[in-house]
Amino acid sequence: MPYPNAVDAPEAAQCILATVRAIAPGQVAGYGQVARRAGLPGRARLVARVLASADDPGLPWHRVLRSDGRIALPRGSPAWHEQVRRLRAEGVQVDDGRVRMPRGQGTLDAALWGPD
DNA sequence: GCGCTGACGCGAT
DNA sequence: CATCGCGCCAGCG
Repeated sequence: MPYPNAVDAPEAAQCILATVRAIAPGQVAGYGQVARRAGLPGRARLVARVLASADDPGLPWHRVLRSDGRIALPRGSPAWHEQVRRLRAEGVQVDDGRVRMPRGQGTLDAALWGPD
């Protein structure tokens, strides 16, 4: 747990960004997962807000999905298409706005970073 | 200060 | 599976 439990500090955003950048290409993670890993359990919504306001062009925001593997953005929106495009470009199999889980691994949680 | 809204999550139906 | 409802947090009018 490299990060402190800062909730009301701009540092929280940094922890989140760092965590998102830590996601390897071709891999994906859930908002809640990112939040937990960033030391901010239960702050999935905060993660979403940080990504939405982040201006870093190199940020792999497209690798962050809902816990059920679905893209969080409004279906069909420009950003939605963009996310699908980027994911596919990394070899991630996306089917109708939802990421194909590798072999019935219930949700992202268990499939990728698993139970920390 | 108040209520609405949303790149969320989870259990119940 | 697809939906619904409710809890949760932060920004905005």
